[in-house]
Amino acid sequence: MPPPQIARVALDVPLRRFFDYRVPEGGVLSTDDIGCRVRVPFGRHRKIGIIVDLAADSVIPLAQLKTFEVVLRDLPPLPADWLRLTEFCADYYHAPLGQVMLSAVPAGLRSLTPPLERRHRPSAAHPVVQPAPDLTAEQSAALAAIAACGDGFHAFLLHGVTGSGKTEVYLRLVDATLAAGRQILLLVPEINLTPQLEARVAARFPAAGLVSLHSELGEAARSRNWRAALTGSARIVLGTRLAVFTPLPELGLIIVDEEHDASYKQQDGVRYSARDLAVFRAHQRRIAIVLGSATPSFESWANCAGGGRYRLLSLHERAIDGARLPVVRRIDTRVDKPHDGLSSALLLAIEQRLARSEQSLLFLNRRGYAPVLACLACGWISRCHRCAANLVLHLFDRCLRCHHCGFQAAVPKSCPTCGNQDVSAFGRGTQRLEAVLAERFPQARILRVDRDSANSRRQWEALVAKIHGGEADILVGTQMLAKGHDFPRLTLVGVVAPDAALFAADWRAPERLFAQLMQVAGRAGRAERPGEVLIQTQFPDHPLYATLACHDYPTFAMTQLGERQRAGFPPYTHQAVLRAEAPKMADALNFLVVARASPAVLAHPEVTLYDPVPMRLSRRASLERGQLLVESASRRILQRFLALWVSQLDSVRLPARLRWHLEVDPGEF
DNA sequence: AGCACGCCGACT
DNA sequence: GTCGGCGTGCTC
Repeated sequence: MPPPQIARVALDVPLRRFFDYRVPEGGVLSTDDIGCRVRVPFGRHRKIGIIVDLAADSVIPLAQLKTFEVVLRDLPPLPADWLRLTEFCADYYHAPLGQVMLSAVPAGLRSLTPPLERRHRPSAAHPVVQPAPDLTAEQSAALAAIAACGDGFHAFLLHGVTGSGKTEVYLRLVDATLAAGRQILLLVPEINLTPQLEARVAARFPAAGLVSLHSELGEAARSRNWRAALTGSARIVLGTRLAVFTPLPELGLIIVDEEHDASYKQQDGVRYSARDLAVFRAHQRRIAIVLGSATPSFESWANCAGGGRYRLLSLHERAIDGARLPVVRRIDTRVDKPHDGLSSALLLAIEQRLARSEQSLLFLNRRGYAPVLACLACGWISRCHRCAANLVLHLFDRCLRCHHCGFQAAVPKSCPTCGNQDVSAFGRGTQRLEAVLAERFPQARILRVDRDSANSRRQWEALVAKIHGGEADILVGTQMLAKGHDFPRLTLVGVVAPDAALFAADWRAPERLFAQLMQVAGRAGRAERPGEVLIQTQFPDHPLYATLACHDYPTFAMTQLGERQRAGFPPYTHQAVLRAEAPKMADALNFLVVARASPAVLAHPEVTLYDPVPMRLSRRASLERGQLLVESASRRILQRFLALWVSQLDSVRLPARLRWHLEVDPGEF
């Protein structure tokens, strides 16, 4: 007599356990069903889960087990390596496995009422295969180095400045992988550039059934593309961080473009790093992974150091014929004092561009008109009631807006506390810079590009079309404009006010500033028109600007990594952060104090726990937030500690409306 | 996380 | 007298 069969099911609930179900009358389960979705009764509702195992018995008395309704076999079962990937993710980030698994599946495939998937109709029109351009010597060398490594797990860090042709290296690798009959996963940051790259890859490999996976895709399309990857009909998957979980039975290559980009890190729910999971995945599948960037993360850079896990490949020169790196000049604003934020040198440079019908880009990473409105008579400033932050003045729609919780209010005509008429705007954002430029250059066509002016994909594309069509002379933008778009007439980049990041409390700020400036500098100049970058700074001799001026990322990275090593910062130590939020700060901090006194802490003297402190943005959307930093020189020991700690925290009684979560490798980008 | 049950304040 | 607040406990 065969043993009674029980299906062990992962469900989307924040509980660190599976749920056992009996096989319905007359039903049969086989190991082939592991990885299948299953519909089960749960509480007073029904849910879609994933069968992770079969069992002969359960810790729950058999009579108490419910019976599952139906195994969904419309999809091939999720492969074993996919289950292992989600398991690794759950272990490493200490998240409930059921939540990881179900959140890795498109909503349409875990819905009780799935959306109608229409068949994908490839358009009969772009069958003209785009020919491959010739390779530069550096590109060939990089490809040869990768090819020489042969099969198996190999991680490469492809360091190449903007325009050095990283993409062409990717495409050649894709080509070789397709020829070997394997699938490719190509990850890109969450930016408006995905369609461009998608078009380029599709034009090059029209027969590869390229599919994309990103959050802007509708549910039905997402399910359809995911299904195509799982069944193998799609040979190339191009997507943002969520695509790292795409099941790819014949995966042969992973590429992570702009690997330093912060958008690879999931910021809520399960806080994973898609880049790090991609490396795990390549290791698991014993395949090659290529991480590409002009300004690699320090974690990756350090991984290339002697005997490290990654191999460094460099592209130093721009691949486009004759193109040179832009000239970077620092404007000492102690000498050339800016008026309304603009130094005379920058104004002159803009004038020259206007005279030559070339475009200028002014980079200011602060949207709005001014960061705060204040009353000079009584000292009132525009603060958000719900957050520990100021309300930003937006003049074009005359409102005060909180950039953290979305609160907005009309601009008061007079001071709300003393009635004084003289309330004034302090500081400068993109809107104000736009207004100043309009006054200074009345003949120029000025275009502002930030999250307010390019909120939707449609708005963004309209702005890009205007810029390409030469309908703009001066662009004012936040980092939105910094990323990867080629504007052939753009020859000047002005960096308006970057200094704050040099001395920010966040010790990772310099790294981000360097990457941002490198990226925005890459917008300037093309083959026949050399570019120029002007940086307005009070600290022209600061090493960050000095290394940037010679496009010398390696020196910058070496210096910064040296400092971090001496200070005992990541990547030379490993961190996790426990965060708690509650209506009252005392509750949030008290939970962290209790957590700090947990037995797991005593059992792990090699792990350092700092004091619970309010977060830098201590209140957001009416919730007070505190955090507790945990650190260890050993990743293994840290992980062992976290596993025990989290299991103990799970049984802590929580006061009303207190939420906590753990973040492993916090903000490591 | 949902969603029940369960015990104390302001309303028809 | 009830509607409803959220405290507590459970989900195979």
